Amino acid sequence: MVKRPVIKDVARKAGVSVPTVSRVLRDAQYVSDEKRARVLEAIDDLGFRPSAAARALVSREPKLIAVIAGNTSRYGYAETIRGIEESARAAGYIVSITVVEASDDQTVDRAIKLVLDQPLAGVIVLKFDPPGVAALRRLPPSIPMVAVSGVRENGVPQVLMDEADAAAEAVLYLLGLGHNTVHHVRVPPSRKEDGRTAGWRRALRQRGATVPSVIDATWDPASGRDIGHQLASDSSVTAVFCGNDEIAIGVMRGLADRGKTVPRDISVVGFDDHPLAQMWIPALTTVNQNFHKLGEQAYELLDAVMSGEQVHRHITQRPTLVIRDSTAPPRPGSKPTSPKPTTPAT
Amino acid sequence: MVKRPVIKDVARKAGVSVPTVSRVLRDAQYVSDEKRARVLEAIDDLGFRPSAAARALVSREPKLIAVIAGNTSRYGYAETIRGIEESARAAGYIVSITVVEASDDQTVDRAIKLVLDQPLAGVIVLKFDPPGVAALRRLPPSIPMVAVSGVRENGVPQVLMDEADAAAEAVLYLLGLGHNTVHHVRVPPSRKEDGRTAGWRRALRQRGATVPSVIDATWDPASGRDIGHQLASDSSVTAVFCGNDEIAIGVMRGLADRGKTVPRDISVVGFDDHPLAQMWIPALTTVNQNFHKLGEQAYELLDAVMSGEQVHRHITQRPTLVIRDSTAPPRPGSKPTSPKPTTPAT
DNA sequence: TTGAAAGCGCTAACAA
DNA sequence: TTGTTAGCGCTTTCAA
Repeated sequence: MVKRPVIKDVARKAGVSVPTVSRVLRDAQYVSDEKRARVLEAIDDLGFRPSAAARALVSREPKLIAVIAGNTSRYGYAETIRGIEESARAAGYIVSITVVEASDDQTVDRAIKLVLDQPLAGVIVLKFDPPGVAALRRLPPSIPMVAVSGVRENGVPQVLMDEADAAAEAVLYLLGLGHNTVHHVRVPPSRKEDGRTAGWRRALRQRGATVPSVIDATWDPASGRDIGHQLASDSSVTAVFCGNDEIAIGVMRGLADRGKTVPRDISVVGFDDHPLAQMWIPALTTVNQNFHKLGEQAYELLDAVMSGEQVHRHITQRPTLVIRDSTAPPRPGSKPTSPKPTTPAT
Repeated sequence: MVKRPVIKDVARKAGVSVPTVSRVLRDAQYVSDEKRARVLEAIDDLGFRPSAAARALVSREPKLIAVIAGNTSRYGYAETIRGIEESARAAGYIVSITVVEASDDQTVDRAIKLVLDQPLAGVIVLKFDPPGVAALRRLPPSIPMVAVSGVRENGVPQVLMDEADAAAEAVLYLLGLGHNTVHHVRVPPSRKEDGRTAGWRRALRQRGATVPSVIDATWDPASGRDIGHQLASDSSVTAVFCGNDEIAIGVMRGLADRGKTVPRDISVVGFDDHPLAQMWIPALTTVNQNFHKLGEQAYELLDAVMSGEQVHRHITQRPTLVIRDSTAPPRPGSKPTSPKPTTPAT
């Protein structure tokens, strides 16, 4: 490996002093055209690129924003990250992504150490899940930081998606259609109870409806399908509220596998408004969340924190219910709900 | 803003020299337990964190890998990035993501400048689209770099998904089912002709089938739906090969809107094997691409380049056709397309 | 308009 | 085991 040229090499080759090269680099004034030309030529010949590390050291602000998340490729995460990256790039920052795969101390600390070893301007933690929550706990408070989340929490400045309210709205809508209760399939929650589940429960209680036990799915749509299979054989199920659209689609598929028709036999509601939700047949009723905007807001908040403002602000976004074709009143013939008189179907 | 503490402050507070603090920081040997304890305490009191910039400068080993891409949140991109991040993190690197939104010089250069201003260990360019291709062109050759792509190209070490072959296989499969020709809806191509389109064309020619004109979609599934509407009214269409699964799903939806049944009336094939492809009704026949592995391989290749090996290697991955329920022989009643008076199979 | 000199915050080499 | 002395590659005074 050839040693890469440094500013001194350029200076020597161009026959000028090091500061002069530096001036050309930052296209400052006060350099004669002739010297500038010589320097530029030398830079070109040598293929010189200034050392970012040295520049960062010399009192220039770091231009790196780190995003820490439990996941990067699922719809909501990916879109939030896109929003962050877009805003950050416009402001001259680049963004790094670090995944925290689990919430045990070792995994979390290892990931965090990696991040902190970089020259950081700030950190955005996506705490939609347990690893995110754990990461937030272990980050040193000295560094500018904001959280993005579905549940309000004190401590850090935060951009909040008010999932609970929106979930409650969706459930109330279903109840209003005439369903006696609404079953709930949740995705891995950020803590004991996340916003979607909390909103679901609240709405049910508020109306005095039975609260069926929660059914757990993974992030994989296929797990929704399996759950759909089970639900199809439980005659007390007339409406299902799912933790996200991908799971909802899996559930609909599972229901169809067992001969159930959505929404005639069973209504299904998702969460997120995934781009494919409206392509599905029937188009999925869901809760639209503007993740992209969430990301933009997270950047804005971080920007405020980085400028040294004492921000205790919480930006809250309210997702909106989008009614499409996967929901309808229960079938006249369908059984009223009593806790569990399950007649095995088929 | 309070000045953040530096190593000198810690040394003073602990009553030791600067290098001793440095030793504790890098948990080296040769520090007495007593001094170590004092240093640790001072670090804690002051909330000291070593400057990553200074470390990078002196130890000369940047730990940042930059990914440059035209997009981050679409399925293939997001999964590839996930693969890269996972491998990189395991090796102690963190990865940054920079989106190049368009392929004009100004946009590309602005994004690239941002990236190069960081202390970089290497760069991975996702050149699935024109911005990616443009970015690759404008990156200085001095920096360790690999490309990830769907079309072979010389110059940079590259991880290749052999899309053309796989696309041809899918089209030949459709032809073998008895379709006279296969229409093609493509996603924004990486260049004049990308691998999927090239493979489609090749297969059609190889069998002497008519080559219909290409239909262009955007990345948005809704554009597929619009196209589905058009296709439904063209009686020569019996099979459609789509540039990706999201578009294929949109197309199926559009077809259904117009009363067409898949696969009875029209067969549809996608590309990627998106997690939702198999949830669809009918489950989508598609081409499985292991994007996550692609990302892992990209990191491995970059690692080799960073170690100074003169790599000219191209890693090639062959996607595989996954036959599901969205494809079938053409309907007996469907019109034959001129050049080939084929006997419709049943 | 230019160059000499002085660091940025840290690690590495060397003595003690 | 510890401290002193030199830088890393660049930008920033400050004089000339």
